[in-house]
Amino acid sequence: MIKILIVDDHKMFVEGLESILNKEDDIEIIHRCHEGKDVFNLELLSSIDIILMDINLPDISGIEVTQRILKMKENLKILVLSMHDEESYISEVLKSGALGYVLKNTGRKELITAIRTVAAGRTYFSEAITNTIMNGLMNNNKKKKPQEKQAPKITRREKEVLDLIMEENTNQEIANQLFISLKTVEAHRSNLLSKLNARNTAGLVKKAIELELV
Amino acid sequence: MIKILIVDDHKMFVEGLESILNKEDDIEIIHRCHEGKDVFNLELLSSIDIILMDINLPDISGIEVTQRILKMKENLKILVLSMHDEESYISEVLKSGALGYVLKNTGRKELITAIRTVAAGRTYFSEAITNTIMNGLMNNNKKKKPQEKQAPKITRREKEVLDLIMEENTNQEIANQLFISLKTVEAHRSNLLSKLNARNTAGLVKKAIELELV
DNA sequence: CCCCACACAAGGGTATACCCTAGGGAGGCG
DNA sequence: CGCCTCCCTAGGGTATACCCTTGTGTGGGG
Repeated sequence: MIKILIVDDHKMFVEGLESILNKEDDIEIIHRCHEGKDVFNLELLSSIDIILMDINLPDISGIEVTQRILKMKENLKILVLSMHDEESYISEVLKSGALGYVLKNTGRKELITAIRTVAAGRTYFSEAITNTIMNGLMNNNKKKKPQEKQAPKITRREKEVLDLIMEENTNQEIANQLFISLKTVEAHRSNLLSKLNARNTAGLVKKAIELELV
Repeated sequence: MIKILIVDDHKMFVEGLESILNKEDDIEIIHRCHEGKDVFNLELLSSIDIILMDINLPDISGIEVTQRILKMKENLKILVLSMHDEESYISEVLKSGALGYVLKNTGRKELITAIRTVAAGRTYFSEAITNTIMNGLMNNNKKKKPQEKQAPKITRREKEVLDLIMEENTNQEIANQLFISLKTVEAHRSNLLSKLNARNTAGLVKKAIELELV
């Protein structure tokens, strides 16, 4: 028997869920919560297998509730129900430790499949959700390339000096390693500052990391 | 009519594909290549809708071929066929610009669905593939949290100084903004250096970014 | 062929960062 | 209360980074 807690502030939605799930022999709804904070007050937690969790709760976000609950009871399974098919939402849910994410407009049959899958300890995501994530990944990776063009042109010698600066060497140490004068190193460093629009070493290192010049 | 180029070095596999796809009225195989470099020699590219691309080619990797081809002809659709259900592979394919990724052990029906989907300009990924990616994301995000514990304890004042250092302020400017002596700022800065095991500003900024203290 | 642009090299001078040392005040503990 | 610890504060002195300027060699274009 799969024992369920429903967390959602829309009573009508909760009642609809109940009537759907009550028809299944292997599923039992133990309790309902309408606010995030109610979840933590329950000793019921120990008698529950799965939480069906809404994200938009009146007090705390369902994502935060998920994170905090999993710290208390690690083996609890959480299936997120959400209206939002947006990458940022889904990404946060994945981080939170929930085992599944299904949209509220999915059908009865898929919901029950999702519940049984998550109850077995495996993950379940609606097809729309996986598409969103995959597309997000593809776009992210496409956007990263043009970034590199922003980087100003740096000469061979300046690159060598920059690398040694990043390794926390002083100008004198760099001079010794490159067999040039301290003053020359300072000149290269100065050129790097102006090319990267930095005022000092702090800005230099920050920009170098941002522009992936290291 | 969907016009196809197959790129794969296993002849038997290619012939199998042909016999499967020839049964479909709307699919036509125009050409086959057994090495990555052959693809670039073809003027045929202009008469093709989709490439079915193997990853493990004898000369160049299918991922690199994909990237280079898309620079030549952006609207070409590429569907990757692979034996590997590993996150690193899939992630690289997503970056390369391919529209789909299916495992070679998927059935005839699904393959044809994938081809038609990609031909229409949409993306298609096998269920096993999406599961791998989703699980990978969840694990990555779980692993990131313990990282933060490595960060040494920094006091309130030190954090303020650090932030202002990251904004390229000098010690004197920081002193003015915090209404304390130049010498005090230098002391905080010095403590930051030893707490983060840095020798100078360069190391300080680098460690601060690594440890996400900003 | 000469000139211009630019990478590389280096000096003088000043501003800034870094090291060592040290006192006052707040919070935890026997 | 007295003790310890830790944070914030600050000074003197030295090392280092930064600014401005100059000179030399090399490669591309009129």
